[in-house]
Amino acid sequence: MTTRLDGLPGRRCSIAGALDVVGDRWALLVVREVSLGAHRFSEILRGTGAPRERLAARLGELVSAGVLERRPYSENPPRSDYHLTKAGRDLLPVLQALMQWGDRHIADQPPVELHHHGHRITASWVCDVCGERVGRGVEHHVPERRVPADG
Amino acid sequence: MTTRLDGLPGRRCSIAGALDVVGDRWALLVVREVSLGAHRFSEILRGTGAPRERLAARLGELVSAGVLERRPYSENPPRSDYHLTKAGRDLLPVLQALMQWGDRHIADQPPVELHHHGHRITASWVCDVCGERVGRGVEHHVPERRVPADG
DNA sequence: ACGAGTTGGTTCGGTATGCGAACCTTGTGG
DNA sequence: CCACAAGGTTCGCATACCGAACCAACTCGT
Repeated sequence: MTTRLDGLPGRRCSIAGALDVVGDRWALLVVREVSLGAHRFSEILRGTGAPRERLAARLGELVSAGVLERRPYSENPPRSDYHLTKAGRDLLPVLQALMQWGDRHIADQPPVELHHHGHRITASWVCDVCGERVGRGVEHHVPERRVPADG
Repeated sequence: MTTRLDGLPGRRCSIAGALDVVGDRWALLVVREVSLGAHRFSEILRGTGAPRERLAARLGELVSAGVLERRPYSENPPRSDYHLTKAGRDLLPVLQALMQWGDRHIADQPPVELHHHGHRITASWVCDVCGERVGRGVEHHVPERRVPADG
């Protein structure tokens, strides 16, 4: 399974591996749409604004990558819809992080909001080990490669 | 500032806005490299594996977008290095979320690790309001647009 | 002083990828 | 019988991307 990282340029890193799967123009928007309840091709098409052929190709790749699952719901005519797998659902924190960044640095009013328990989520990244908020005070540890000296 | 969201296809959304800025093949890898201490052009080049011309263009765009800051450190020859702005530092949670996803679904051993307080970070997204972990139980609330019915 | 090497890029030509528009197949409604 | 919708595929063009070469300014070795 580590083979996904082979063949990528640059530092060997699971960020690069993740971006290789979902780092293109449409993949994360597709995940957003499906997570919002858009399961049919035409709904995802409208929601993302992607070109039809691009979307068809990307849906196939996301299914191959195990992010989406394709479920036929009609034989004649052949029709399927798309659902998130476990891996797809695990992308929600990425979307939330991107959304929070976009809210802060791109838009002045967030057009899509995430809620639970009746209130809007404003979330932080918290370390499972010590319970502390992560963000500042993080040292990056690179096992067996040079870290360029800070100029 | 909300103008960044205009002109984008699909649902008006700060995720799309964020992806419009950092959603290409190299941007987030550049942020990763700079956050790891690679500030010079050639260091970022090595770390990302991007083609030179692509990298030059992307660095310029990230500077324009306010994610990076370019600091001249020599007049003759003209030389600059690159540093994260506040907005750039605010992308670290996105990188952490991507890394965690990549660790779980792409690589079997993470080649780059984030540490603080001497232990490896395995973090969760926690709601600031109620302190609960986010992921399941999230309702998506879309203010003034149709939510496609769940099939 | 002279050539090789480093840094931080730009230019060039070919290829891959993305794009909008048109088309296709199966089924439904009038 | 015709129009229309869903879920794509095919086509031709435009852009983006890529590796390699080039370049200007300086430094280092001799």
